[in-house]
Amino acid sequence: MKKQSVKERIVETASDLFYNNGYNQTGINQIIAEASVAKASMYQHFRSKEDIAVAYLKQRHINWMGSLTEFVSNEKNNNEKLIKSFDFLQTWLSGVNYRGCGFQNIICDLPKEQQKIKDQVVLHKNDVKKLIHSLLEDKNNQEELGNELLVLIEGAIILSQIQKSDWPIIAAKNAAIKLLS
Amino acid sequence: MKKQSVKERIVETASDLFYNNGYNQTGINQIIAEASVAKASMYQHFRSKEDIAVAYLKQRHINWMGSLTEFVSNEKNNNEKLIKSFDFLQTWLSGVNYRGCGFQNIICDLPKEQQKIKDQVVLHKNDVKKLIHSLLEDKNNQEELGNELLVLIEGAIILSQIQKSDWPIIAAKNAAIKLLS
Amino acid sequence: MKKQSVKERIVETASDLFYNNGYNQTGINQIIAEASVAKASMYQHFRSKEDIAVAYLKQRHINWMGSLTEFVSNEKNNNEKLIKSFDFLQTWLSGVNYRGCGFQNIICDLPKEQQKIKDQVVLHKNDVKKLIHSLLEDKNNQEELGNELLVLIEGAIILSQIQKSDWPIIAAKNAAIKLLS
Amino acid sequence: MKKQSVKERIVETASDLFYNNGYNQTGINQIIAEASVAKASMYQHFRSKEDIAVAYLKQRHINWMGSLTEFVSNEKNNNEKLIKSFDFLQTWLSGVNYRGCGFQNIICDLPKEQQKIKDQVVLHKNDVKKLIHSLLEDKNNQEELGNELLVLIEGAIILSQIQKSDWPIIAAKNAAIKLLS
DNA sequence: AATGAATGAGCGTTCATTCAT
DNA sequence: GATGAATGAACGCTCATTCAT
Repeated sequence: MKKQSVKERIVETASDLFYNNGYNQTGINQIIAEASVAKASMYQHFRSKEDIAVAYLKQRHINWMGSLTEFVSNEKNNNEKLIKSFDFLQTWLSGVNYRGCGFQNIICDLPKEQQKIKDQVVLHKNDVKKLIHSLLEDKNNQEELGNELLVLIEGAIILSQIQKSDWPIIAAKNAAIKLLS
Repeated sequence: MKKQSVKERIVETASDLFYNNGYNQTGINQIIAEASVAKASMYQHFRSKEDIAVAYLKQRHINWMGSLTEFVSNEKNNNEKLIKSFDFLQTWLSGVNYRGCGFQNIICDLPKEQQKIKDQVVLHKNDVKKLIHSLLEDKNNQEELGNELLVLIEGAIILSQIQKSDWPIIAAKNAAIKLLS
Repeated sequence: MKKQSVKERIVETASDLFYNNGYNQTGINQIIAEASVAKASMYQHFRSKEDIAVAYLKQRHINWMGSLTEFVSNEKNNNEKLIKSFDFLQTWLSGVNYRGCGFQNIICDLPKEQQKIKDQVVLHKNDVKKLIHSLLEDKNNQEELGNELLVLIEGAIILSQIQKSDWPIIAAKNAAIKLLS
Repeated sequence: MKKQSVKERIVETASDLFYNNGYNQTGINQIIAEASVAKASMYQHFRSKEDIAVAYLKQRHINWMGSLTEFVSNEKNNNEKLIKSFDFLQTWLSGVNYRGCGFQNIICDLPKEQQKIKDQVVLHKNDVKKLIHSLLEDKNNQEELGNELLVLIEGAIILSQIQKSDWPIIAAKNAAIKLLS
């Protein structure tokens, strides 16, 4: 049980709240209370709430990419890794009560100025794009097919969030299988 | 140019703000200022901000379904109507600077209580589902195929919003064509 | 079942709310809603909320004096009527969960201007004073003794309200018996 | 003249307003304006208006009990202390234009929820009860007599408030003398 | 490095009353 | 005689941020 730094405690607490309750629904006071950190201490580590969100998204990006990569790592070839990716979505999202994607969720209702957050979201989605495309490197319609799979992934996430069900993820997987064959 | 009622002015103003700036970013004060309505007058017509959002979503549902239906009405058969639907997305979303779906956006960061809003979102998406499925009535894999198209639609909307580009819509259309053939 | 006039409905509804929930806790909107009366109709019958309170207090005065008089009417002599008055307090207050005196309650937290309400309260208490004093007409220390009984009555009411118990009423009765003998 | 803390300024200002103008008549805005404190500063020290009232009542309890105790401290025996207590009421209440008891006044018209305030009122009255009963410790009818005196005290306070006169206090004193002899 | 106190601006909501028909 | 619509003012409270120590 390693002792966490103040900064780590803030990011961890904020991450939990931002993801599960929403960025706008989470106040600075709630974060510092749950993290047991003084307000001014928090502002010593982060210039603004937006900066905490950036740290949250950066960490989330690393974790999420790692989880996905690990989840599909046992598959023999790229095709199966791609299909297994939809199983990852199902396992992940059903485990968080279909709370959806932290990156999608945060840009849907954001103060006009906070560009740094938007940048993190695009960075994340671009890395997902790179990953999917890399798994299609031997196809001749790599670009087109990759984009289609990306749309399926994002659609599965948001629609399962709305419907609180995994049928959109199953549908996405089915479509992916057809498109990949 | 017919004179609008106060209620209409409120809904119209709020709709514009909720959609373009976000539900949490839009305050009651801004709505009444832009609609030129006294605060208490507003609360004569709506019991809460949430209720305004419900009115906004109900109107948006009608408008959106109508626009889509009209957009594809000239197509000869259902298959072409379905494919044309993705052109609708492209026309619509490029015209609003890829602001995405008002229904998706509002549930991503919502106060925990406001269930009435969530209900409207689900109602909307269920009607979209019915519409898409009805255009597949003669297929033997209607259910499965319909769900796949719905995922593509939602994915195209949210990903074009993140990327501020229409490539996800084009990809979704391509995928739809393949799945429908 | 006689049909009530609008005015009667308003006073009856307001009386219930003013007494049980408090004057400040009762809004105009609640009154008209529960009385099923339009707001402007209400203001046709009463110029202000204060005027409704005045009507409430006038009616309450009549009812309360009547109830007390009737309650003690079977007693043979004035002394016993006076002592029976404390039984009246006990029956009345235990039946309203020790909500206290509507006249006491309304002056404790009143907007500075509303003098008409204060006047009604004083009128009521003066009539109670007259009644008690009249029951002591044959005593030579009528004035002094009457005032003492009045203090006991008011104290029994307010203290039973605070303590939510009838021990103050019993104590007042005991004291009254001693003073009267 | 020691410089007061913000918290002290708030309680002092609120106490003055709550007592003299009434709890419902006193708004948060008035308190912070007269105390020259920012609204958010106030909410740093108190979670709600109710909590300010609790602080007000706690302080008032201490002050009032102290004043009474001191006022009667020169009397030789308990009997005289008890009788002198009614002189205290007269001195006190005539000095505040018969504004009555802050504890009585605040429960007469209180929002349904605010139980913490009611608790303070009962605490206060229970301590008064203990004090009066303690001054009767050598009587064999201590309990009964004490309760009677308490009713006289409360009645004197509320009736002098309604009548804006000290005759109820004098009457209460007379009755007390009789009962004690 | 760490902190509790303080802040201006804004939140969503309700008040008693008046107006136009 | 009756009404729904409209209103300015105030309500209690929370926001993200900064200051003084």
